[in-house]
Amino acid sequence: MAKDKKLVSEITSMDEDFAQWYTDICKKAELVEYTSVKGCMVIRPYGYAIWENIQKILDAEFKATGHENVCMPMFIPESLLQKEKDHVEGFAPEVAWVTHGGTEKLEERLCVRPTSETLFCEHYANIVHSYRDLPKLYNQWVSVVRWEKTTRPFLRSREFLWQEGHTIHATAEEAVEETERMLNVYADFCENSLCMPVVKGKKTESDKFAGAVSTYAIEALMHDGKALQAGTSHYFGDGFAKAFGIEYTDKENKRVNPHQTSWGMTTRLIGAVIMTHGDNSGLVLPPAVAPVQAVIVPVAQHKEGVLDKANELYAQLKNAGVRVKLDDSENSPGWKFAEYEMKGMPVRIEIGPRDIEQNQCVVAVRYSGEKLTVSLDKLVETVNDLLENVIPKGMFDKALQNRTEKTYACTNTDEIITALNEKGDGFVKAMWCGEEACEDEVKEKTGVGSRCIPFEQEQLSDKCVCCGKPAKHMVYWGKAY
RNA sequence: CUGGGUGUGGCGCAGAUGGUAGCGCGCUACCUUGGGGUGGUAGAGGCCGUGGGUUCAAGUCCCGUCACUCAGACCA
Repeated sequence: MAKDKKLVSEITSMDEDFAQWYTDICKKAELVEYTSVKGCMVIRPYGYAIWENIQKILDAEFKATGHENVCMPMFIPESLLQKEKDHVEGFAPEVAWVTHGGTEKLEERLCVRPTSETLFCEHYANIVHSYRDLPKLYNQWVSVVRWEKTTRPFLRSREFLWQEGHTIHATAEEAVEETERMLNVYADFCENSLCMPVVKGKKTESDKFAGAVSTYAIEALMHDGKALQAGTSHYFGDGFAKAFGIEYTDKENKRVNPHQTSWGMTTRLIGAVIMTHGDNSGLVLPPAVAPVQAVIVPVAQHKEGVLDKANELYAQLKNAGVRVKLDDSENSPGWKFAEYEMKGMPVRIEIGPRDIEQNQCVVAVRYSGEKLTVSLDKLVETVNDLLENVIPKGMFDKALQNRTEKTYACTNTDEIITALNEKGDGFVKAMWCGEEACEDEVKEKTGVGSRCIPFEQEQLSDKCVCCGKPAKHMVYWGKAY
């Protein structure tokens, strides 16, 4: 990255200070603004438009897999939250409480939902009575609140937007299948729409969701070598059903507990996009979620015919379904170039008198910095090909290459320490015996924690990286956001 | 939560030893501008995060508090 020409002076270079670079992008690309409440941010129109695109794609996928949207209340009575022991223990330290209504103290305090399992369970207990009522495949798009200590825009805020799917099934097999199906929906979305490679796997016992039988996750590697959990999918078995008294009558007229799942993705994905694709000129957005996919910058726009031609191109691209913007403001072309690079727009089209004479224009590709000269007759075709094929593939490959370069296979803890010291933070692949004590010891000695047990296993050795006893799994380890 | 740093026009900063605020960018108007933040002229805009204290006098000193930030611990 160091060789990248830095065209915008307003942001800190990512090599110099990655954390500051990240914050600069959030502010300068007009994605967020702080408020006077710690950890609560304004998601500005440009940032929110990215989220809306994420929602649009994911929601369509949820519907296509048979899910319905619902909306639960924001408040959970304390007694309801406490019904499942592990769940309340996991979340209690970070919930916000409502204690008063107006000036009256409440009989029972209410927590602001940190997640809605308990609300869904209460509801399912009311509406599920027969095997004919199953399954229920519900999802909701809401915000939740977790009183985090350390906050960062998108990555960890006290209130954040997300979707949470909650499903309930007659059999364990069906529920397990659902858990896997949704993990795959997430992984496909990340790889195809966000151009971000992910590792699919299972969380270790110590790292799973509070109250779950098993938790699955997709893990991505950011540019600075830190891991980011991009989505999770949980299998609950019938534990919640038992705690909340959800029962139905099966075909044999027996009363049984159903099996449940939940799965979620959050505005953290925007942070993932920033840290996966961004560079020293600013944000780089995948075409699928970019609010503006192509921006037209007229050059010498006061000259005869330039704006007419620019408008013509605008109309052509718009008709072809491209999210296109024409900037005919008084700012200089150079100012516009820098501005739209900062905002990560995938394609920029420059059109000036010289181009018009030759029936061509210049097309600049954000992620690679390439500039192409394109005939005006082929502009729509070229832009579509860039947005749909060339750019997504190029961005994915670039991110994958970065991840590959920062993934180290190790067979003992000294190797881990050496690899991290010499090559910087990254994913460590290493064998594990399955004991929590070793998991803790690896973290203590090397600084990397277990991220997941990937579905795609490799036999790096037959011994645990820590204790040397027979290994059960290969695990991805890393420092996490 | 622990430890460090920071809060002064919209943004970025300067304001030894206390004396009542200054610069660059941006903004407004006009002019200029052909391909990487074009150049010029004139103008508007801040009581210094917030609450208290010391003092004749506080952006400057003291205490509290809130927010931002970095490192750690924690985090479905």
